[in-house]
Amino acid sequence: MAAGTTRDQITAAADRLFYERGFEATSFADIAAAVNLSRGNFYYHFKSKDEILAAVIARRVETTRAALDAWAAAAAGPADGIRSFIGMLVANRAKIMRHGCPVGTLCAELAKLDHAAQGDAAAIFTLFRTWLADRFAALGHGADADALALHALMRSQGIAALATALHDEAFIDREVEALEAWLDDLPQAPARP
Amino acid sequence: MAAGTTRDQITAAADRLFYERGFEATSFADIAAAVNLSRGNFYYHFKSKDEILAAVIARRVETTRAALDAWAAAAAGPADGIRSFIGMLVANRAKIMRHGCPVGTLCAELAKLDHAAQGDAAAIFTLFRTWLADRFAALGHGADADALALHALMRSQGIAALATALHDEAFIDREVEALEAWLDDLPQAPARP
DNA sequence: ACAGCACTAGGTCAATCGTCCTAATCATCT
DNA sequence: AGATGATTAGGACGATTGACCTAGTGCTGT
Repeated sequence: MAAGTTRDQITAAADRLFYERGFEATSFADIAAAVNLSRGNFYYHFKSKDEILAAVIARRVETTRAALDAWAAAAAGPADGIRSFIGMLVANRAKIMRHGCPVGTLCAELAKLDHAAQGDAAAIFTLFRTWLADRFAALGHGADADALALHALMRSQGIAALATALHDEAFIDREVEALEAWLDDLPQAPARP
Repeated sequence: MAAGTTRDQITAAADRLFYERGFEATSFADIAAAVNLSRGNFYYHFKSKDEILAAVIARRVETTRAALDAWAAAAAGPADGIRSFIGMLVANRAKIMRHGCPVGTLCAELAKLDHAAQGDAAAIFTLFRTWLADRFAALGHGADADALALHALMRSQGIAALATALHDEAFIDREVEALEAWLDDLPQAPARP
């Protein structure tokens, strides 16, 4: 129906279903139904389910990189970029309350399955981590930049996890506000020349 | 092998396996092997897998309540009790790095499965929430007690989630320290008489 | 018109899933 | 010893899983 090759359509559908239902709970039949394909010939495009997972992770890496680039381009400054990251929680709150954070829940599932791709999934976190750390460094927190990045990442994960369990929209708003306040109230460091 | 009725042994084994591998990924055969029972006669003790899940959740509610009572009894004051909660992250960090938080990951999985028991699982969070809120209230934060409780809960979830993905023990230590500092540096409110 | 290739439908395969049943075993009490 | 009820072993069930295969369809350039 949409544009893109069949392989891309399969990857996109699998991406959505892995997020909404989980990796193991999504079967070939589910993906096939989503793209109106017979389940049998998936092996022409992917020779195993793990290969579909790898394609989905690669797709998410790409999507994440694109989002980070767009935020960086649109941001008035480093702090504004970080605020775009935080804003993700508000923009996607409906989905987050139902299915959690796509990255966090996938990493958690793959960790339980002891899956070989768990490191690849965690690499998406690294994308956010270094991107955030760059911005904290630009704000003058060179020594703490990585720790601050992980702190922001950790709070976004906590907000998503608890929002999924509690189904509480006001909780998200309150904690997002607190996270923005934390960013604004960071002990000032000497700005870069 | 251990004490307790067969039903309790099954529940305990399922509890451990649901935590380590996940609910859906754990089969009757897995549980049967763990308690040295034939898989067939589970239906004498539980008439469905959902019933085992309900028993596991009830067991975790019980365990949680007992832990909270113990912490309350051992604590020198409200703040000391909250510190026991935070200490859980350090005490269980090895397991957390491999399987995440038992409550958070179960809630996330049940949310994706759209399982009827997701509310029951989330009730364990409520146990922590009200217990923490009581202590924040005793510290004089009557109006914000619930919000503070959720904030502490959210950070514990974020730490667990990211620790699972990153497998970084130093990260846990650093964030636990930051969480304790947050607790100590809370704006002082007038103490209760 | 024809050959060649990209792609698909539909079915088979063994394995495993949760569920269910029955015959045997165990412990306890009369 | 014999009867009774609780507990278990072991298998069978239909459905579904990921994996695999082959016979095709439809488009391409010649």
